[in-house]
Amino acid sequence: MKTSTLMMVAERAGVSTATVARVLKGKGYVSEDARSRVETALRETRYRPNAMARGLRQQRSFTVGHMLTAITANPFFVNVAHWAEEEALVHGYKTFLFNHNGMAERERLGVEHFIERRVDAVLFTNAVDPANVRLLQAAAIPVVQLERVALAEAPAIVVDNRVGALQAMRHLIELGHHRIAFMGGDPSLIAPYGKHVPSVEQERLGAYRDALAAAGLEQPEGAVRLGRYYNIEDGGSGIEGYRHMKDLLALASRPTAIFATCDILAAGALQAIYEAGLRVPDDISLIGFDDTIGMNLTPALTTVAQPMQELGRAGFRAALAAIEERTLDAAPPLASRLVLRRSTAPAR
Amino acid sequence: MKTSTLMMVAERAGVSTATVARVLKGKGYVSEDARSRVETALRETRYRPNAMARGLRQQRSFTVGHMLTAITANPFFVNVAHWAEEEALVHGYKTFLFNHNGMAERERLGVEHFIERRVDAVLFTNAVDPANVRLLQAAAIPVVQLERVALAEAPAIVVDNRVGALQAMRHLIELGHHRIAFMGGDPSLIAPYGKHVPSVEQERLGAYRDALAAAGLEQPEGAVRLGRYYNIEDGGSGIEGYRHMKDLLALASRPTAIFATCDILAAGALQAIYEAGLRVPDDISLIGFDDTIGMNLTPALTTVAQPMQELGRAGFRAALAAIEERTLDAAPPLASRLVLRRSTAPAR
DNA sequence: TTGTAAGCGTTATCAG
DNA sequence: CTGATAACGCTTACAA
Repeated sequence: MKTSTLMMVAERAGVSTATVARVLKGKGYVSEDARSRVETALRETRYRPNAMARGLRQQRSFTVGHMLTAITANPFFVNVAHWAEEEALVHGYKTFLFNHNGMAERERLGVEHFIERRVDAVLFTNAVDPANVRLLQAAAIPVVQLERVALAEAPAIVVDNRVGALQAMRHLIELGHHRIAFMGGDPSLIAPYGKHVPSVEQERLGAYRDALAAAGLEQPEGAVRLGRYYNIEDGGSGIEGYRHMKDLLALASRPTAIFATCDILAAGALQAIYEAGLRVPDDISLIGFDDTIGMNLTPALTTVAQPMQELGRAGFRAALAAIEERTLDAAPPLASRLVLRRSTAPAR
Repeated sequence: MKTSTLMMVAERAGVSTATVARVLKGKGYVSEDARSRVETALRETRYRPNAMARGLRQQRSFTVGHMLTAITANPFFVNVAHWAEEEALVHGYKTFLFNHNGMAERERLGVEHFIERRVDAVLFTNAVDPANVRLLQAAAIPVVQLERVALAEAPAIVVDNRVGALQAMRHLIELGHHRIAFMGGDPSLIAPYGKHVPSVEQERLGAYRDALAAAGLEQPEGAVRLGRYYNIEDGGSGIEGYRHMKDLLALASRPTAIFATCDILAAGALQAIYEAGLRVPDDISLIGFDDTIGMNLTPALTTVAQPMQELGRAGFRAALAAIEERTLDAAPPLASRLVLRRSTAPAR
């Protein structure tokens, strides 16, 4: 049985479509008699409004597109997407996900899909190419960037990576660690666009250096390892962290603590340490970033949590504001924060 | 600048909408002259077809809904969804995700969303309530169940859990393990619907028992731990596996190998083992299931991989066949297979 | 080779 | 209080 139309409901109830529409929206005058007839007709036909017809008529789809970077490689994106969707649902919207896997052409394809579907706004949890963001703006579709900004001119909800990173470093320092290594994203590699804003990578690395300096500690030679967080193609394997850690372990004077600015990096580091027959946190302390797979690692990882829920929710709300043409005052960055688990201990 | 319409393009090119439509679809006769004028008009106006209008007219949305169980708790779902989407894209479709988190009412809500959006078909990567599947059937929307079947009357693409599980067990037995424990889903708990079909849990547990029997081995007392795989609410924490493992470690004669039928369970087990000061695989061998987070655990987990890519792809293809009213011969179950990594070693 | 026009299922305006 | 009716943007007979 195909889904029925407003017209069919109207006929069955012996009224016009306008009357059915009135009871559906609960506004406008309808006699008790008509109302009840319509209501039973609605039930009997199992009427479900046709979102395409409605969208066409109202010139909005009640859908927002959400462009993601690496849904299979890093759970971070799934989480942000999940919470954005949750918030969207509350407001009667649905989200449409699209994964670009770090490829600009792919992102372009997604953007065109979004335009064709006439989404009411688009969330980018990481745009790769600012040109794609502009494409949307040219089509008069509001855009909100989450976590990272690719196009400085477009609104964004970002995270204060510095607070959490500083907490992490202070924690390590308080535990008495003097030789602390860093592994993370290479600022020059990861943020080719939007150099104007301090990038996520700059914030994290900066916090590491500043905390060290504030404590009068040296940055151990060869202890800052920069690169990518993971390869999207291999499904987020941690191999990068594994390699960094191998090198770190081979250092003349081995670090006693590591600050890895991604849980996936930390996962690889953990494997290298284990292979070397060392124990975390007994021999080496380790802190991650994001709070994604950290809780499932061995030992459970102390990590800097990103506010994924707030990112998603605030992201959608910002999009909604834009859709409704309300101006939203630029929100301050959301805080990151240290989550203590079992991968850190006093230096020996 | 709002997106332009076919009408606007037609006017600009000095032709009718029908002609524009003809060049757009590349079929029907159009003079070279008209064609080139249309093409430039198309470019100049940055025309993008309106999917809602098209859908309304054609009575199909080129969208399929994909109902997921626990996108944030278990990467399995993300992967299946990803590949289904990938296949969909190839055929000009998009997928619409919806996460029910194990709650029937939530799933119901999602189904109604799908109906309103007039998706052309729905994939269930795990339906909770067969009634919701029926709702779609009543609306004449084709349905395909992936991995698990909640409604025996609806088509499904399933996995042969037995092959992989047997491989895993044989591997352990060949390594000389005699006391092998099992932790996994409770058949009575997890498949309240569709008892007619052998459930995933029955297959896995059955393979464990059969392999033991075939090798003339005993099922060690207290060594079969049944329950849930994880709690969706805590984001897939592995705590269940942790608890199982604690108990297993307290057994009078401790198992030398564990077959955990979910990587998340295995993650928790790994933590308990580590805490006890034991090493994997030196002291205890461990095999997981799914091949999701296994590669990121320490040590990298030997696990039975589910064919997530094929599940997603074949799932979409089955849906497409149903949409196009082609009858598809019931496909045989997809195979699971053992992936060797570093968590198994000879018994000592 | 091209144009006209009738829908698809809603919403919204405007008379009655 | 209620009912016609005109869009929304596209596809597709059918005419010309």
